[in-house]
Amino acid sequence: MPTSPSPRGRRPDPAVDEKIRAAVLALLLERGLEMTMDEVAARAGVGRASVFRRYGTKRDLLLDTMGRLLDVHVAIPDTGSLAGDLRQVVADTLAVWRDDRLAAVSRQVLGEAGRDPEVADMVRTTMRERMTRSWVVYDRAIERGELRPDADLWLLTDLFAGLVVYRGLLGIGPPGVDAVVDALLHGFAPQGGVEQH
Amino acid sequence: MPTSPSPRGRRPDPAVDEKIRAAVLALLLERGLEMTMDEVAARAGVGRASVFRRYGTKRDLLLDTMGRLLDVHVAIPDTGSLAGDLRQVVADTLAVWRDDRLAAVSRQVLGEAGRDPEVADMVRTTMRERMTRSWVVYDRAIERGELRPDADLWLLTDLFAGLVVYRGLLGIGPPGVDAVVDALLHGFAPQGGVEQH
DNA sequence: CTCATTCTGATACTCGCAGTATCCGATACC
DNA sequence: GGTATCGGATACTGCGAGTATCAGAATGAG
Repeated sequence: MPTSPSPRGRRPDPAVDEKIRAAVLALLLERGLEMTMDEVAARAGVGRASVFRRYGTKRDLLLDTMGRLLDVHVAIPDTGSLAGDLRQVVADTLAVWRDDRLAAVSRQVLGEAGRDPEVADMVRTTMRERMTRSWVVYDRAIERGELRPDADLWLLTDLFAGLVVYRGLLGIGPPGVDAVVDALLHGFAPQGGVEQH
Repeated sequence: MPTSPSPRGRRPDPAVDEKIRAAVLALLLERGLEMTMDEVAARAGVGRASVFRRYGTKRDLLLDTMGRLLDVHVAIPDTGSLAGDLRQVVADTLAVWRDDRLAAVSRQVLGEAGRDPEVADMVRTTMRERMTRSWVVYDRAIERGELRPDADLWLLTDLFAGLVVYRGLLGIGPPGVDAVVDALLHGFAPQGGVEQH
């Protein structure tokens, strides 16, 4: 592709970019989504106009910041058994909600997702990317015969992601890791029980 | 307790109460939570002050309205088998998200729950009440031997409530009822498979 | 070097809306 | 009849997002 026509006047200062990002992130962790644009500018030690030149809207600013906050890479476990790996994955998912500040921010981000479809898209995409990254775990489990080959992996992942999100959002204490893993693997019917209909 | 001292002047007009409630509900379904107090008053054909006399705050008004909206009683199934009953319960939970307007409102209510702890409390309480009402189903299932007697029922209910909420909130298509029920009852491990560790 | 252009911080302005205050007429208790 | 509250209407206050403007600095074009 052709080099973009070289910009004429003064170039945007990358240091300002960074100062703004840092300020928003700090404010987000301290006080949640409720910040004014003036606070952001002040905290960044930057002119109000410089913020609006980069983000046309407060929504844009927060969308970008929330995106960066959610995009945390997670280690892929390999404990040798599906139960072990799942425990790890579930525990990782739960970890966010143990830290009070992170939990508060997560709640608010999910809250925004409820009112702003673009935020919902962002969250969904980020979550799904993170999830698919750990699907090696399920491939291995199927090879070992610990997981049904035809299992609906989206259903599996969404079941525990949903549980965690639901409880976190409504302020219900997090579930025990082992109980969740056991429920996901074996369900609530009695062991070996075959359902009559 | 003593009768409250009889109020002195003119009494609040119940008709006005009702007109306001109806107006908010209508606006809520039409356009979601984003309504102005002037719109509410205008739609109700009522003075602005009369709205503020009843609800000191927009938040109060919406909290009350959302509460009434969520407080829908649900039939308790009795199909003769746990799988059948569960299908019914899951389908009922899913039903809300099939109607576009209701889905939109639900998303926004959950969104508010993320940012306002009082809304979260209200939603949690309402949901839990509705859930416990259908626990007869599980009692019967345990008697029939279709459910582990020591099953964590909150985990069971929150798993599918969470799934539905999570997918609804992020705009992911709803899961199939049968797949959910099957996963809850038997899990994702191969049938009869015993986990090695 | 000079000029045009776009950045930067600062300040002032518009606009929408929640919440408050005030008026005047109506209604109800004492 | 006196007084307190409700009802509708309207004006005012306060806050914060977004816009406009300005003077000074930086940078590429010619």
